[in-house]
Amino acid sequence: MTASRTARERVRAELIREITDIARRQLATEGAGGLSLRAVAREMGMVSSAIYRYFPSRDDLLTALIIDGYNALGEAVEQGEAAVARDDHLGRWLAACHAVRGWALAHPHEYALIYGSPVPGYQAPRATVEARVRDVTVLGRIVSDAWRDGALRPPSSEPPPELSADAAAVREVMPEVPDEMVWRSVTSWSTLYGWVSFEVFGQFNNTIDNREAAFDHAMRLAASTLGLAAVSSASTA
Amino acid sequence: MTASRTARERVRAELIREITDIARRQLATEGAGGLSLRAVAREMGMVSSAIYRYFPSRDDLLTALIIDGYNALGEAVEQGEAAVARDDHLGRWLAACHAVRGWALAHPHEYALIYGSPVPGYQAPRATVEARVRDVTVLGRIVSDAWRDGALRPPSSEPPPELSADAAAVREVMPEVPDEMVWRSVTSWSTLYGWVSFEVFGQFNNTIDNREAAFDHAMRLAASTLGLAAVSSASTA
DNA sequence: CGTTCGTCAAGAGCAGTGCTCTCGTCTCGA
DNA sequence: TCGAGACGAGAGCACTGCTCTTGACGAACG
Repeated sequence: MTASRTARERVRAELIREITDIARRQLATEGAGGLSLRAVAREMGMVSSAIYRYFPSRDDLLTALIIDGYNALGEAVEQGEAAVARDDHLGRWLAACHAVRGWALAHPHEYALIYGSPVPGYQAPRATVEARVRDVTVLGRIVSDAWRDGALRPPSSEPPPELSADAAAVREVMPEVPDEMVWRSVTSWSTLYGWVSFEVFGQFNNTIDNREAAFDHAMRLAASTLGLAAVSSASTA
Repeated sequence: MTASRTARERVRAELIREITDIARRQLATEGAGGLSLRAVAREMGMVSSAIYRYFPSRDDLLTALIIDGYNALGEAVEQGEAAVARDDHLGRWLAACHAVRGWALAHPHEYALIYGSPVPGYQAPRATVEARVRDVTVLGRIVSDAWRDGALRPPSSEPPPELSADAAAVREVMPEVPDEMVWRSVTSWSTLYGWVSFEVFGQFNNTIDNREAAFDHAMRLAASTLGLAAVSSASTA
């Protein structure tokens, strides 16, 4: 009952929720540029200025949606990856990849918000940092686990030594992994998000039709960059 | 002679040029969302409605800028790649990658326009198709040449057979190359543009500092996915 | 030479936007 | 109970893309 502080605060939380819900629906249909405070207010039967009692500016509303987006994507990846046996590292990688793609295709505008071009004058506030790494945290743990289990056999290669400081920073999401595996991971993640962005942003239109199969094959190639097991798509469905 | 048809047409072409120049400058500072016809008109000392004599809508002006962007990026990649000996396939690949990255970092808003999230209601007209493939045409030719010269030795792998039709479509920019190399190429391009997008859109902020070296190493890893020579960054500068 | 017709800049105006300020009203807590 | 704060409504400012009309200029044609 500490939750039901006052009736005021409850209705306030309820209204904030309703505003973000309507805004998210508007975002899904119109895109980030079409998000209009006045339209949200209109749909709620309020006057536009009343919205400012809850969100001091349009950017603050956008920030709330971005954080929600990070969490939704992160949760989708967490759930997709959790459904695979812990020792099936390739399976976990592929599940995570398909989870990213699936969520992005289902919520293209929200994906654009968090992995596309940043909105003009908008600067992501510090509040977003914890939510924004949920997806990559999952990806990092896969690599970390696979390395611990000795499941990674990448072709030997050496990153330039001047990158060791940067590698240490990235290693935060994948402990105990050597520098070379850090860079192979970042490179694979670029492949993943690069492909998904291509697909969501329409770069594959009129070119690639069987996109799920092509994506699956590409992520198997990325897995081999990670040194993660066989690449032949024929082996597994 | 035939170019200087009438004085009217010459001043018209001149004005169109001036409008796109100012618009491009505005785009560079404000981003796509901040491009304002009225601001362009103001800077030209015209009234806003006069702009509509030359561009029927804001989207048409944007289209002109997008086509210019495609051509600028394509030209940058063409020039960067042309500076390397024809039989140095790895060098050509790396030069093309660095050209993409360099242009993108120098023109982040224009890069966002062509490889970032598509602008809300905007649909790319057919007129853009020829310009938009200039960069990937260069990348395709590198793979095509390397394959012809027997310089590609990728690990054997087999793409699922249902992708053969799609592979044929992509092969248009890289003739004579087998299906598996087509998919390895598309995957490598995803790595390239995924990384560049990460960097331009700020995903590497507060994480990776020595970005040029990291990028170079990642593109060498991508080259090894292509089956293109050695990966060790220490071997070459 | 004079007229006609197309091109052009200018201005007013419409509908929409984010955002601010003020003004009554209502509610919660001391 | 009463005062402080939260709240919704409304007017208003500056801005946007876009349309329509008006009047001036210039080139081509009779």
